[in-house]
Amino acid sequence: MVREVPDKVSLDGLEQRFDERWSAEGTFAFDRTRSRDEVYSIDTPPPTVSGSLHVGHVFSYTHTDVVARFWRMRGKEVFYPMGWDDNGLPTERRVQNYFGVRCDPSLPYDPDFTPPHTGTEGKAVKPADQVPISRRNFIELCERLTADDERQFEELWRRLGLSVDWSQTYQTIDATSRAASQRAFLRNLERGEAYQAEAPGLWDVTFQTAVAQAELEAREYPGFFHRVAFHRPDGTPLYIETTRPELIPAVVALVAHPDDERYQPLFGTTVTSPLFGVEVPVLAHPAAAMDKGAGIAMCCTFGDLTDVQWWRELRLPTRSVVQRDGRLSREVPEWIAGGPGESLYAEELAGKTAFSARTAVVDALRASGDLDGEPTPTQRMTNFYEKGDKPLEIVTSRQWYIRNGGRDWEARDLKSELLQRGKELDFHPDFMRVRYENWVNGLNGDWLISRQRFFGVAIPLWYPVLESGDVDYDNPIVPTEAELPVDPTSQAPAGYTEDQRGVPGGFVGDADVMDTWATSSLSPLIVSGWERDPDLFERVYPMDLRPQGQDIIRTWLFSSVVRSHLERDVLPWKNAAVSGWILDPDRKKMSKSKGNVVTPMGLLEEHGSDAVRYWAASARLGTDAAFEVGQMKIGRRLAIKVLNASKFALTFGVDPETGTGEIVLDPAKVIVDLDRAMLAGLASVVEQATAAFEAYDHTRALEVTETFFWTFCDDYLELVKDRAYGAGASATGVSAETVSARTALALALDTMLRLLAPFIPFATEEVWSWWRTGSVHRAPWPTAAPLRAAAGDADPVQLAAAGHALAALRKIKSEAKASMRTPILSASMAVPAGLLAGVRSSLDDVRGAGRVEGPLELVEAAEGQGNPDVQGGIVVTASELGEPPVRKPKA
RNA sequence: GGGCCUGUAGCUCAGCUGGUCAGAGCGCCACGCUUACACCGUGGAUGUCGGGGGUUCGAGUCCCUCCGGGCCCA
Repeated sequence: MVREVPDKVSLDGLEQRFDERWSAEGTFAFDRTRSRDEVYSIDTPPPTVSGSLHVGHVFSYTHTDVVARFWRMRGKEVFYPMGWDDNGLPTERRVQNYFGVRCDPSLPYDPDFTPPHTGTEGKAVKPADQVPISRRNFIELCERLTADDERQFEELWRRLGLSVDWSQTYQTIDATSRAASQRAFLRNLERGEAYQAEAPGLWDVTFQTAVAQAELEAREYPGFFHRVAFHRPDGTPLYIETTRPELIPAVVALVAHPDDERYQPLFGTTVTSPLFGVEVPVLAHPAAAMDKGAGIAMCCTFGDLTDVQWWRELRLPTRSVVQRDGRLSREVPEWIAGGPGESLYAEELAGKTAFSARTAVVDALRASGDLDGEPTPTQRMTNFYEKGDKPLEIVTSRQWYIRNGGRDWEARDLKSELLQRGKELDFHPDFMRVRYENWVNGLNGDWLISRQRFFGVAIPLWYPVLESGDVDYDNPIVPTEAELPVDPTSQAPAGYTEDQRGVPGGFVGDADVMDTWATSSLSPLIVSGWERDPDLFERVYPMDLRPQGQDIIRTWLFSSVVRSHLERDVLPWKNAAVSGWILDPDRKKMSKSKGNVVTPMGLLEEHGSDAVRYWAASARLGTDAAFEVGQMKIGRRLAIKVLNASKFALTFGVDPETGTGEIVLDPAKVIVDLDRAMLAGLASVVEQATAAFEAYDHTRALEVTETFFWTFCDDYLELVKDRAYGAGASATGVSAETVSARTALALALDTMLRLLAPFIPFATEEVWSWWRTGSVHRAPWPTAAPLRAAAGDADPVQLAAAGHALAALRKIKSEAKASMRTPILSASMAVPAGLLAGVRSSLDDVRGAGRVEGPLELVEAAEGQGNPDVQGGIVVTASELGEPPVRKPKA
């Protein structure tokens, strides 16, 4: 074993150098000849490309990489692909602005399309100026635009040192993903797990699309309580309170709690609505809140989800007035026509937004005397689409759903099955399972997957157009799996021609796309080569690990479990590792709007990748972490120390003539107690670090390793310095004690580099390259056995004892404000009984490191003498310092 | 309103099943250019473990309660 240690060590440039080498040598390439039990497969989160990566990404992706590197060294062949999530609204918006186009699925594909311009980033192109293009053209532009982002992302990940196999990448909008997504949907359909229904659902009026429960966000929204009189048959008023008086035309009942004595006499009677005079029943339902407002509520079709519940459970009629565009219907509804409110509706409400209609209704109520007092301001939690900024309306529409246990299904008890899957999944940390269970238990409907958007994976269906001209939604035309992916808006189904589109006897394509989660929920299947590469599939699926953020347990994690359970009747992975948030120093979640986001590449350039990784890796899974530059500096210090200490440890025994020398890794050569004690301590570190990693507790692995490493540098290295130098600087002709020290140093270094490799891959690889062959990242994870064999019966306490003794000698110099080089002419130390043997056995090393040139007397410390927390209780009772050596002029 | 997590030195955090658990690093103070490292080394100071109850021979560690932070769901 020959070494080539540079004269000057440095971290600079290691990232690029090793990224290139790892690529060239295929260090992280997946060996697909290995069988499933030899593989560790990871379902990496595909980052959204139409955005930028932030510190939080660096944080959580580092966690995954640390785990990946550990298992790779542990002997597993790691399947570690990377995906790009370029499917969804953010990309759609960017493509619109960048190319000045918009998607119009009714248009045919134009193979020669050239966008009007490119790169209007930053300033939005007015919708009127956007050129309409087909969905297929739109998707092509998306793929073109995101390719550039994907290159930048990959560059960052490479620089961070993610040990991804870069030949295994996918995009959530690429043909493979689209085909997989459509195939999975068709199979759901075939098994009765996907169905369409005409039902009231949450609707975003801005985006004009249905919204799923998982995409909801409740926000405080200002409004006013209006106290409004309904009228009993005898003319007496019955007051209700509402924040949405514009829905009075849509009222179908008044509802109070069954136990509410105030209203019990009225149950079963009817009242008439103000302004419109529509007769509605007064009904009882336990979902009514007795203590809120008047205690009796107006049930409209539909103001909120409670209205939907009442409507369904009390079997109320449907009187919708709010349309998909968020405006009241332009026609006077039949239940209002001919009544007292007809002209009010026709003149003041028809076609108005909910907001304008509200003003008009309130004015009218005030005029009619049905408004009691003035509206009082309130803040209430209102449902929003997470990407929208207007409150959601509830409208009735035909949508596609996938069963997810949120609604009863006669075929099977899906909710229980999915809860059971949650119990089978190993969550790290374990308490994250509760969030999964809470979500599953709280589901109130199946998974709405259709979206009235243009860009995304199309619902792969057509519908016959009957001779009457009506569309027969109940008998969709289904493509074969071989045809996938299809775009029903620009392709005709088999057996039809394009000119039959939309004509009686012909067909129409489903214009909707699927929710992005409908595709990303399949990521474990997509990356594993489901139905595309059966050979790969059987080697990697079900996968070992899903790393992800805690915010998307209800979406990505849950929906992935649903799909895998339905399609394969198995969990998609064995483990889920959930990372926490990055918080800024004010304990707030870091975000762009607060202006406290640091660019990841800037961080890596400033501190070095190992340093940033160290910071990230010091945070436990599931725990929020502070953005701490200080922690990165400590990481950098560790990386540099690894370089320097290694250089030092590898210098001993170098033949001054040739600059080379044999490095010995033969445990049998370790014969000195102190050396063996050090290896005994290291053996225990190996055991602890291994156990911690296996329990997905990488921070503990780092902590024990790092602690040992610093003690190794500060104490052991100092203690054995003189002995390791030996008589000369040659590998031959030295004492067995010198060989023992050199061998122990090499063994320890070899072990510690491996232990640290997952955390600081660049510095460790650099050192490895000085004296070993191959990559440290493909070296086997260390085991304790050989170290234990070398250590024999040595006790780590011997190293501690010698270290404490050295510290006690340093202390007298420090207190005398003398240089550490100052010789000690004589000294006397009181050593606690437990440490005495250890100090005695390493006395020569202690004397050398402490520069004790005269007698060093050891006596057993008396009871109570010394503080065990300070130098282990070792006290120097008497000492005489010499003159420090004359300073050598530095060359 | 319900659920989960969290509150330990100025800062960031360890403290696993209750008994050397009152710790580490940073920062701070003092000293030191020592043939690996000044992006360094050596030594030192620092806390009624959020508050209050309780269980126990004994509690950061278990229970109750209150207060403060974060997140999810109503």
